[in-house]
Amino acid sequence: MNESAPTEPFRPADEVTHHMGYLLKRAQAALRGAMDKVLREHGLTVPQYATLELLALHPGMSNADLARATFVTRQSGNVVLRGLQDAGLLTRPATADHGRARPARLTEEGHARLAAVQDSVYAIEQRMTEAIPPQRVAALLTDLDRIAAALED
Amino acid sequence: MNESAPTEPFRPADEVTHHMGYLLKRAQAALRGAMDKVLREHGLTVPQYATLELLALHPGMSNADLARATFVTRQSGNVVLRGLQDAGLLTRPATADHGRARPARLTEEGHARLAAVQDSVYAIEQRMTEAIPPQRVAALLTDLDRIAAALED
DNA sequence: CACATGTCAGTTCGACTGACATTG
DNA sequence: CCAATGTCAGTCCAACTGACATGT
Repeated sequence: MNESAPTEPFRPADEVTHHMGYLLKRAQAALRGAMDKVLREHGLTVPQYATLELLALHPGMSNADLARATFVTRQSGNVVLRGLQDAGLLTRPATADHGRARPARLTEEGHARLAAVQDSVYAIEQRMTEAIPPQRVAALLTDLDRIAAALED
Repeated sequence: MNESAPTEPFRPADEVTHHMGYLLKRAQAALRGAMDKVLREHGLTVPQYATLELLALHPGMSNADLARATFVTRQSGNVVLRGLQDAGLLTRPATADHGRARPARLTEEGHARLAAVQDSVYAIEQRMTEAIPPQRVAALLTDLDRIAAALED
């Protein structure tokens, strides 16, 4: 703003900041920023980390599976998968034995890289959980789930 | 997954889907998708809409103000601002009379475009709010605010 | 000077649509 | 045939860092 002092940065009015959409965006932006900061020290992006985490828990997921789980298109998922493949963190068979799906699996290095960042990432999750009253954590998770469900056609 | 039937798509395990980070991402992705769908019919992106909304409430915000309010860098904010300027939805004086800040203001067309999409966007907000128990709405907003605060250094 | 701002330059990653081949 | 998948091609918006000029 032109007349507000630089030391007192501009704050949007309540009409903006009390909207669910705004708060969701703000929380997500903060989470993304915190994760970016931690992950970049290990040469990973957030989508890459998410993919590693999923593959560690579910070896053999296909590109389409991963895309759905990370809420992007197959095409976008493929970009992430290629990055990880080029970095040697996962492998996929050259040919599919069953359908067209080529199951992805973490390499030794993939597991190692994931293990190297997990503590830091879990610490972020911890900071979020500790920021809200313990008795409301479960309700919050439920509500977030319902919000997502309500918006997904 | 290779062995799961196509009609029963892959679902990540609870270890993934019960994490706050995952649910936050999912809810935000769903919101983004719903807004994209509505806004694209009017030729607007989500960051563009957010900027219009802020300017309608706070005429004269500078690029730096807007960037902070939308959680991006000045440089990214500038891209959005230029898009809107090129589309004739807002104006900025060629020269700053006070500092370097050039206050942005919506044009007639900017107000009109915003008005044209507001009903649809507010309907999305409505769907989110109605998806959760009324007595927990306030707590949810508070919790989201605390999460963001906890992650912002 | 310090600091906030605007802006240019360049890069990058990931998001999209469209199209097409392949497999079951 | 149809549905799901993988992938090529192209586009695009917006995110970043780095650098620098300018104005208070």
